[in-house]
Amino acid sequence: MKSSTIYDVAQAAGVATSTVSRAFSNPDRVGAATREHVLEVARRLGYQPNPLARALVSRRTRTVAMVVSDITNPHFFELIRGAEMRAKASGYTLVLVNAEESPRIELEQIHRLTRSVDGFLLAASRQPVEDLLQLAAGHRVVVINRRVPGLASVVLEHAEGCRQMVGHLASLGHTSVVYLAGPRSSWMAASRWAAIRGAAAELGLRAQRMGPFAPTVASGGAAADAALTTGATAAIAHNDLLAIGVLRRLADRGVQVPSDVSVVGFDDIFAADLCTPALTTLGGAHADVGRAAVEILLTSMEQSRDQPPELTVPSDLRLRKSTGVPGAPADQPGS
Amino acid sequence: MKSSTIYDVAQAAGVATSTVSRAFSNPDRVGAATREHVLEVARRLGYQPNPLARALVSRRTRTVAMVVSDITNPHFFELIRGAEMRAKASGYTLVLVNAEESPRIELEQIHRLTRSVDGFLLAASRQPVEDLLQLAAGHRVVVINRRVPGLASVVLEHAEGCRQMVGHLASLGHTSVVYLAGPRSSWMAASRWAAIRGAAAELGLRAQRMGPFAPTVASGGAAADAALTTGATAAIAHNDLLAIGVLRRLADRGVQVPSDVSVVGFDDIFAADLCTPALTTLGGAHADVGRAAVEILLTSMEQSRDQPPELTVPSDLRLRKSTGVPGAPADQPGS
DNA sequence: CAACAAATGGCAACCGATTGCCGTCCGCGG
DNA sequence: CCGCGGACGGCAATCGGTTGCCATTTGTTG
Repeated sequence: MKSSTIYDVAQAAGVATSTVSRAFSNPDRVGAATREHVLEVARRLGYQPNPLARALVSRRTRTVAMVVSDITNPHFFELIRGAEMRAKASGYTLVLVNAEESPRIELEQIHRLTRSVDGFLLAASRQPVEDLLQLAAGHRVVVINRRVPGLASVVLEHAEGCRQMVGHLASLGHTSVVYLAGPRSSWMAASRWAAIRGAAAELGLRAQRMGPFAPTVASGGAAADAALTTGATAAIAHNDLLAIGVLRRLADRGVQVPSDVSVVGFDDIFAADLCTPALTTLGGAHADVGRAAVEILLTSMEQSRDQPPELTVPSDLRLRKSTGVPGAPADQPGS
Repeated sequence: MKSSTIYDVAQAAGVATSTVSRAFSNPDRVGAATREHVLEVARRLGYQPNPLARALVSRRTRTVAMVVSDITNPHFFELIRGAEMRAKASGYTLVLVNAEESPRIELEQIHRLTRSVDGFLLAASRQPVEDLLQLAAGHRVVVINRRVPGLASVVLEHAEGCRQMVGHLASLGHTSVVYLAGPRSSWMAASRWAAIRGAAAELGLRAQRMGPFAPTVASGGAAADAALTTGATAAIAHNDLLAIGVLRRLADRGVQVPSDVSVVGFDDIFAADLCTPALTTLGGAHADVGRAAVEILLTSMEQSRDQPPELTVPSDLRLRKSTGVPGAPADQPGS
């Protein structure tokens, strides 16, 4: 059952290997009759071109790598899903790499894969800017949910989203909000905090930042406690996982959400709509982000642009039950 | 910045390429002094072996493909995560393929990847047995959450789990259960129904099956309605997504869970603990399943066993709020 | 000290494609 | 009838390694 090669086909068809090769990858270069014949023989032999051999000389592997900072976070699934679909649609293969929140692992893996993929999707990269730039000098790179001057990137809109979020809280009567920050090396965390602080200043709210916290449910306990010490009536968690952890801790401590404290998150992960109370959060088409990132990578292989594209995918604030008027009486279930 | 090859190293070190090659892949074959020298030169030149070239001749790509029937299902995330970690630990790369619930796509993709990966992990494959066997004749394959005679497999224990589940319901006083089945081509669906029916018979319960339903939240509505028509007081959904959909629909229809109807699911996805009421479900270490599958694949490359291993990862029933005594007064929140 | 084996390094074929360049054959215009 | 250019097919080098086999050196043994 050894699979057949271009040589087998060439021999069986009575032509040279170059002709077989061209019949597949450069059809106009061979006569119509010959091409038909070769293709027919190839089909009969069940010939399947070997991607490795092809890649070795053509330097195109038709593979892209997606590096995520933490595969545990359900939010990335959407990203991955979108990327996988777009890649598959163009006959590309997606390899998945989990950086486990470690810049070192991230770098190591990228290094390891350079020769075997055509480009990298770096989702929520924890890499310092200079390292990213250096990386991009040697490889095709699209960063996701991070903006780096000079690099192609796709981010889910969040500046305007943060503004809306703070506006929403202000309109409910909150006067003091706390941002429960994500990891120190997270560009998103910095960017969100800037937007929140800006919006708060505009609207005359007090804004504080606590943290950093790991963007996990487990960290939510500490984050909730920190939030309470600030006296703020609204907590903006770095992401939904953290927010859900916060909700849990608040429930344990007997703090009512949203009457005592409002809580909002980011990402609108599947569970955000299911937890109690349902989480107000900034959602968006994450799959589109992944899709767009692959798209950019693929087109950048055809023609290299002068200006690397910076895409923004729209987001929207999804109001649910975890935000409300501060001090308002708790919902009576059934009322 | 063209990366250096084995030739560059050989020249710089004043040895033959074969020596360089062996210094890396067969260290005992060269003298210690030479090896050190070559390695030193290689390091200085930043030499990195080209995996493609290596794979072309060695026929080992150090890559495994994971094919999932539906990447949308969060349950697979854990599987993927475990697989990725185990693969990375051995210096292997994980490529991810979404079969989109289509056996055709599944087959197509496997075909496409045969030459570029060392083996396949088939998670919840929808492939007919004969196709799987044929596939396994040509490739290294481990099936996940499916048992196929003659194939290596890893499944999360569920027969005993179903028994416990039915036992749990029986002990609460239920006398009639309905299984809301998964896709027709799902081995799991068939296997679970068999276990449920068996356990029900043993315990003197009435068991019915409805469906098949797509294992998604969206299908939960239809599933819930179907369940209600049976008059059963307990519904066992094919997975948590379906169960969550069922809970939603029941809430919409004003049916109390668990007092009117108990609901249980499978997988214990993250959201299962967050929905209202929290879902009783059969959970387990899904990441271990993925890990084990890769493990089996990798060891099967070293020595091919006579008997393909069939692993079972333990599961456990996680009791939460969606199951209870039928007809018992609803929980008064706050009481 | 001769003879022989083990250790070590090099030569060159090979994995399975792609591709630049050349030769042949054909049709066509002059 | 000769010459020219385009279409088509083949030769062989190349991508970057691996590996079987041979040659040389070195150490060992009788």
